[in-house]
Amino acid sequence: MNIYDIAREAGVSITTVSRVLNQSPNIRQETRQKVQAVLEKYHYSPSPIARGLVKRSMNAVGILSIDIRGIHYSQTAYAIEQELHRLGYRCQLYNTGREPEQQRQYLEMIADNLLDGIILIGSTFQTPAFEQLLKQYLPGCLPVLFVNGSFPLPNVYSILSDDHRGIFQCVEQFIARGRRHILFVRDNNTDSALRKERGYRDAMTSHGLTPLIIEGEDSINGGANATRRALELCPQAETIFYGTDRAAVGGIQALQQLQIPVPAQVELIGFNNSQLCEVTCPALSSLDNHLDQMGLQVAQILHRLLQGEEAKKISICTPVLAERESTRRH
Amino acid sequence: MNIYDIAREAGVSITTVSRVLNQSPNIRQETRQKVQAVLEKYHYSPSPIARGLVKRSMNAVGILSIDIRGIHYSQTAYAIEQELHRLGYRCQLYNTGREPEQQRQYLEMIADNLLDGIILIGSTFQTPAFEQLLKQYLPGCLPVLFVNGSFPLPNVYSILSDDHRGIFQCVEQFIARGRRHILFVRDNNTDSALRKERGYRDAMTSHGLTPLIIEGEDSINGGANATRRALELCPQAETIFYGTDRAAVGGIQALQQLQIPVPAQVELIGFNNSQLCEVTCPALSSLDNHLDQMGLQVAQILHRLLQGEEAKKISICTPVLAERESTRRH
DNA sequence: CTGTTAGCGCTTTCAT
DNA sequence: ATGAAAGCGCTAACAG
Repeated sequence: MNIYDIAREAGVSITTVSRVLNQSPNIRQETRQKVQAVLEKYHYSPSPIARGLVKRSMNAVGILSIDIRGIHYSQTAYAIEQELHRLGYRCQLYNTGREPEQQRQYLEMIADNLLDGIILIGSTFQTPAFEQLLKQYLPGCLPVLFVNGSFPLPNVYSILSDDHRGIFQCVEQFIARGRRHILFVRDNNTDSALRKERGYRDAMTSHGLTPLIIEGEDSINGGANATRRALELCPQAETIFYGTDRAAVGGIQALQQLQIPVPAQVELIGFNNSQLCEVTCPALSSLDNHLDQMGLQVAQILHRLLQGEEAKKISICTPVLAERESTRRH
Repeated sequence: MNIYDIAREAGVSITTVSRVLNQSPNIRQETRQKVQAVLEKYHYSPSPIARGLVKRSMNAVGILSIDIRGIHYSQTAYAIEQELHRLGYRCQLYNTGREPEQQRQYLEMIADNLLDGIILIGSTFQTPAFEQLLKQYLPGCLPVLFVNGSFPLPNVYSILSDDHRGIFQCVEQFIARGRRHILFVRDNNTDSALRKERGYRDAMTSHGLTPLIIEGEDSINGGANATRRALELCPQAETIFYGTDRAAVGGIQALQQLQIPVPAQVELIGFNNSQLCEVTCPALSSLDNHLDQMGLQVAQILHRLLQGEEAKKISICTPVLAERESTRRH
């Protein structure tokens, strides 16, 4: 069943059918209804492929993350899909992994002009290698929206969470509460991790306190190990910040094993305000970087760009403490 | 840059270019290399849309879940995407939500023939309403693969986890370990939840034990509340099974608050063997229903169907206990 | 307000 | 082994 069949059955030309399909205004009520009737009779819906061929667009956008199983990635992807669907786009999902070669393969596949735009989720993409791939594979000015990262390329737009400021302000909050022995467990070497670390460091030094940063990994075990080391280095620790919720979960487990009461003796603060925060016992306080809103925004910005409108190259939102039991002393 | 440009530059016809693009055998080495050179010179890759128009397929498959943020959904979706990508397909992601009207909207969008196949993740789709939608919207014989559910429709194929058997065998394991007071906290009213409950009930009665089933919800709070009720009803409880990891997490929290040692006094067992199991303290034992393998399989079966091969209408795998601290007594 | 016609970029007979 | 030409289903000038 194609547009010709409909046209024949309705006794009009295919152009007319196309017109009612696309809500063209220049059409007589009578004709429109006649066509509508046939359309509905056959539950006809036009081929997006044929339309795509002539419009040079499939209204499709690619969502890339290294691994959608990452809890905050899936949360962001969800928000993006919901909004993009509302706006009439289809979302393609790509889990690129961390390997440059695999990432290259994905970009090569994506470079075939099927997509109208691309959304990168996660600062893990912010590597020179990936920037190179982007330059190499992405046809001209296909818009790329980067959640939590940025590249100095003309077609790349960023939504950043101001991790530095978020941590800075939050550390200040705890200093105001009278804490002095505040530590920071940093995870990987992503750009985002560095910004967090600096936020912590700056807040501490600007209040005349000595920062203490412990190397860790973004994993439960990594967080647990780092926490144990932290307490050896600084047994008087009162408050520990972590670069991710996952690492903070490890922290809670480590403290529990050491029989150190949380939050009575040590308070913990994660980052991302993900589902994990409700899972731990006590529930984990965390810096909320508004993944839902970032997802929403990124979808809307992309939509605007695709409509030919302008958009800011960088949008920023500041994380805010979502407080739960792990920092609530009674 | 299109196939005509390449043809002109290489001094051949577009047919020839098409032939080297599609690895046709009937072509002279010399000609092929000449074309290859031009192809590479321009990093040309053919338009999948134009190809889709003539081939009547975009090599795209839709992945539907009610909400990708669900941890076991994202795990399954990940496995599916990885395998389908390897096989050369693109994956479209759809979060349909639970509302029938919203689900209808999604299916209406999907009904436009863009997809070669559809994968449903989660037994939550197994409702009469959704079956109706499938019948109504899905053009003829578009293959539908249903992970963890089934419909008696000619184009629907199922990958099921035999929840009944998994729970049955596991309950028997614990009976063999000497437990007598084994409870079951059931979550929603999905088909899957019912199968689990029956597995538990059958195992208990077949060993002359009295089943005790507590109503709960698939949420942390739901699991916690159900657990408190469970212990009121049966203070001697030794082992509690849950329909989902999420509910079991609530169980761990409730017991911790009640100061009941896990696993020393009460053992807990979740379902899905999801990431949540590592997050709790103690780590949660859980029935592993092999989401990765199910994802892999479902992708492969779909691929086979799309190649025109036959496939079993139902594939089944049995969950197996993944044991962690919450059931390891010392 | 409606129809004719020329593409969109590719695959695929059918000739040669 | 290669090419000419006819579509795939739709949109968009351009006429009328």
